[in-house]
Amino acid sequence: MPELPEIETIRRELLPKIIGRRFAGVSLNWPKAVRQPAAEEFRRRLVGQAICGLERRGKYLIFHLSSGEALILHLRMSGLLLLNYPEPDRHIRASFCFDDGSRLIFSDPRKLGAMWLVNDEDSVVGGLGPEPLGTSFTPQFLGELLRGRSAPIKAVLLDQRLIAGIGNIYADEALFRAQIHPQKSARDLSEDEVRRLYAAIREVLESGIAHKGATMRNFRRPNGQRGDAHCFFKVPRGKGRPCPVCGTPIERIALRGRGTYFCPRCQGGSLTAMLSATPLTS
DNA sequence: CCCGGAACCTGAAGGC
DNA sequence: TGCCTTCAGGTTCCGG
Repeated sequence: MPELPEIETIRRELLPKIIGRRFAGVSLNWPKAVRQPAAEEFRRRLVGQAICGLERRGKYLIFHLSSGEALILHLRMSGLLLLNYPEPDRHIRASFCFDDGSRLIFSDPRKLGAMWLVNDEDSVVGGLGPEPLGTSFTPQFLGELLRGRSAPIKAVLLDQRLIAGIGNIYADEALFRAQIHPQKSARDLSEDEVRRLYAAIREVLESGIAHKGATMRNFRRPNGQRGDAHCFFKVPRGKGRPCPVCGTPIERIALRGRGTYFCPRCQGGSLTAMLSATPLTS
């Protein structure tokens, strides 16, 4: 479930509580979540290490450890990190106890989340594109990225090798605000559309972080509280629900296998809209 | 290279 | 109530 704003929220709220703490115990209830090294070695090498930093890269969380190694987590669709959360949870896949008695839980109903313990973090996150809230992500960069790409603009936004951290919800939200059809070929965006999309991407991600992430489904902050970012979303995620701007029923399509919601009127460019806008006779 | 589809997993929600 | 289908905020692999 979590995208960049949700992961960043977790990072910000977790960092002050765990910085300097030392792993006292690690239990793995779903060893398949450990991608590298083997689960038992992962556990052994983690215990005793102190946390000296917590960083986010795209949708990955990177715990910098005293040995110089890095513990990397990806929550995928349903993962949660909960700190000292008292309620029972039948989806706990890993549990990290610290030297001060606090406990970090990795809960993940769908078992899709992944963990790595590596010396070289680039072996996991090295292939990611730039941070969309970083200084290297400029309107010019976005324009260059889209130039010559025939893929639908939404597919480009979701490609983590091109830009890191945008997921299905924030992609739909950015395209709605920029009034661009999700299936429009990236190379066909006008200069003005690129500028609007750039502004919309930063706006939705910054808003998401400011409101502590979106709890559409099961997202929780490390203290168990929900985020509020979804209250500020504009595209309804329901086919046929009215567009908040023009009242037209929202459409749903599958794009690269992902549920995609958009307003056929505000975001134009649908086949019917293009046909009806094209003079059929001369 | 591009794309669609399936796989990895479970649970919630909707239709009947 | 219960059964069945569809969908879910991600990533990766495989075949055409």
